[in-house]
Amino acid sequence: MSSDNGHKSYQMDSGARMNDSHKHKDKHRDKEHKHKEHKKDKEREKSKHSNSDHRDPSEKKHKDRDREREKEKEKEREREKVKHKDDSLERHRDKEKRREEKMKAHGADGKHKREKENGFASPPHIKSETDDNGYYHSPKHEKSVKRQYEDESEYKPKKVKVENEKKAKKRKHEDYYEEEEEEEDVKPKKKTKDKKLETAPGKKKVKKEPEEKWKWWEEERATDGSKWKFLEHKGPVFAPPYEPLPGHVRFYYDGKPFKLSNGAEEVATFFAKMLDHEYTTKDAFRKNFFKDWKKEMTSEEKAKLTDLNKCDFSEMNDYFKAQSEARKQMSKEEKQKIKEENERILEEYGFCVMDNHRERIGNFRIEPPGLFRGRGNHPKMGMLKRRIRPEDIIINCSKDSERPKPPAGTRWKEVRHDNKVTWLASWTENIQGSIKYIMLNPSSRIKGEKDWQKYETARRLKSCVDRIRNQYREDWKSKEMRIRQRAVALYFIDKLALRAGNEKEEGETADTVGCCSLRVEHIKLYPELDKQDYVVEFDFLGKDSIRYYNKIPVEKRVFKNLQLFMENKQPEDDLFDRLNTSILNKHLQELMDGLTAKVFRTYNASITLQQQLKQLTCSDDNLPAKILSYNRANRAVAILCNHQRAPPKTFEKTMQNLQTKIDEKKKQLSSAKKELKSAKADAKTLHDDKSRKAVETKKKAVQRIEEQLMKLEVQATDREENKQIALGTSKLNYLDPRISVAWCKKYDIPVEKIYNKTQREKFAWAIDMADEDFEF
DNA sequence: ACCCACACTTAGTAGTAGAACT
DNA sequence: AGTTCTACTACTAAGTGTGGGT
Repeated sequence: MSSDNGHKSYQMDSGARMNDSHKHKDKHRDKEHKHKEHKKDKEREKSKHSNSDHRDPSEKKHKDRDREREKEKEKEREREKVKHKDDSLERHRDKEKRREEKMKAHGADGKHKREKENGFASPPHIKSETDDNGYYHSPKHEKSVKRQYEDESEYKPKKVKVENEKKAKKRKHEDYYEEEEEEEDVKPKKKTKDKKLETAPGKKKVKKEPEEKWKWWEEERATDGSKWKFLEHKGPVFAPPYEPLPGHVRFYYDGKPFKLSNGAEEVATFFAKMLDHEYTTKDAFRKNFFKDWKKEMTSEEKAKLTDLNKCDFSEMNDYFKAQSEARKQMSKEEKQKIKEENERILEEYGFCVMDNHRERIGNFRIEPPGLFRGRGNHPKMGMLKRRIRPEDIIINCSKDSERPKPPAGTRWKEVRHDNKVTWLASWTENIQGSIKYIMLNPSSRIKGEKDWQKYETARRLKSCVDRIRNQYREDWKSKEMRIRQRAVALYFIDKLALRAGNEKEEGETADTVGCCSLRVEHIKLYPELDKQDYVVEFDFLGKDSIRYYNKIPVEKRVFKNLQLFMENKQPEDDLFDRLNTSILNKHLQELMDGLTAKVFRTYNASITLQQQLKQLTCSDDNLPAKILSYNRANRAVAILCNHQRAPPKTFEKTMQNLQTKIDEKKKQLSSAKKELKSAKADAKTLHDDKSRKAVETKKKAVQRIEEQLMKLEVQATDREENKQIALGTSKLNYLDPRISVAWCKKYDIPVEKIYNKTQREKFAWAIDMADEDFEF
């Protein structure tokens, strides 16, 4: 069962481990005591044994896809180049930046301008802290910080919103209209407009995106913990009901056709659709599937169908393939029709009205039933994910809104009005028992504010990261084991951008770890390796069962501490047995308001981007070269954060095609050059205008071709370097978009080159507010 | 101190719409 | 005009972190 995520060894280990897993915890406890008592002695001793290899040396044969192997190398190389440099640089610069940053925060960034633009001289009073500066604090604590802002003098009256709320009901969709015209001046006009709109008959729903987007970032944020005041929506879209198979498509049991009841047939089709996937051959998958399938069978079926291996779904599988083929072959008109229908649904269900604005919903369709496929070696793979009915759904909306109607003949599980949360609907999923939500799109105010806030927190970390680093270095020497562990873990989180590593329930999910949950088996210590001292080799499966493999030299103290932590432990014991994420986060909270482990990832990612951009961009480069630099900077971050992807299936081919094009271009270039030469010769002999002109033309042609060639080559490089690195995740979640926007502005690069449409929508706030001087 | 429920962010990928190519 | 290629988007799993209860 493992092949997908590679790592046989891991899986076996974990399997073996599972049985006595709980014991470990107890063991740990015992150990902890010991550790405490002996720690001093140990410190002395520890230096002796460095790597206590309890592990089977073969362990690291990862059968991972080559991706990983290649990746490792690449990663190592890159890391060396990028990361380490960064580290040192970073630290120096941080100090300076810290100062600068403060200043900046106070007004250099354009936010202020904006605010002014909308023309509100605001009443200085109230919450001065409201962020004019566009700076958010988490409601709880950040006030002090943010408060530094000078311009409390202007901000907008928030009441506007409030007052509009009532109208909102009526108006609902009209809100966006107004925005088109008015955009910046928010409030006053609204009223007038509203009126107009109201009188206007009927549907104004024209599908638009408001040309003028609402600039929520110029408005004040609620401070009372409420996420909205008004919320109205149409409820989710349910999965289409099951359509029984046509009579000629049969299921066979033990070689003979077998007519399945409707319920059993539906579940069978889920399996049939996946036949091509390797995981349908895995034991766990088959076992889980069969067990759940039986639950849907009638008693006769249950009695007869006793062996999954005798089940033949191939005819069903063929049928579905044919269907999808047919779908592809549909005529234009048919496709058009479907498209229109989808748009209609989107218009109707894809938006909600939240506080006077029509906002896009992220996922308004309920997840259809099917077979669960977790990532990596998931113990629950193959289980039936059941169909969600209206009776399972909790609706959240405001009291004064028109509540969504459940489909005819059904009812919601509950309708509540909780404005302390952002979701519109939720249900409990049956595989893990977790709650799923329907929430807004990233372009929405509610997501955007949070995102912005996240980066502000990371920027605050920037200003105290030196202090924190000094502190954890000190803590490496602590007398207390728990403090040392905390300090070493934090060092990893900071230096390597590891995730926090919450504990997980064993047997419920794939066996993956983060920093705090690392086990002894996940690291190896080398007092010396490849000429470097104190090297730690990490090898573990992280989120999504993506392998993290890295060898890095660490400081001697860290190394010694690790030896200490590993003493007397089994491979499957926790490395940091006296630490967990809540202890760590509690500590971080004391170091800085709002600081948690994940902030380090955000901070290190963003600061790395900023540095790399500075370092790699040449103002003389042409556009493609600059973009290559950007992508490289982005790549440095993706490598740091270990964002991988499976190499695209067509990768080789694509590269080949590109190469062909390059070769052609080269030929073209040389012949163009030849022509130029002869044209020059002609011009020399002839001395006439015509030949001179010809020379000019040829010259231009050569230039053009050179440029094209260059562009192709850059593209090829970029692609090659990106083979198994995913840039999207960091771009979307870790890199302060203002850094990118500032870079674009500085080098006069259209943002479209960096962000596609969706991304521009998500980062509208940053695009609007960052100027070229923005400094993270 | 721990546990659990909950809310929300972060993650990779399958499938497809539409661009690019022939 | 059909085919191929690619960039997106939709989807949903898998994390993080908080807070309340015991």
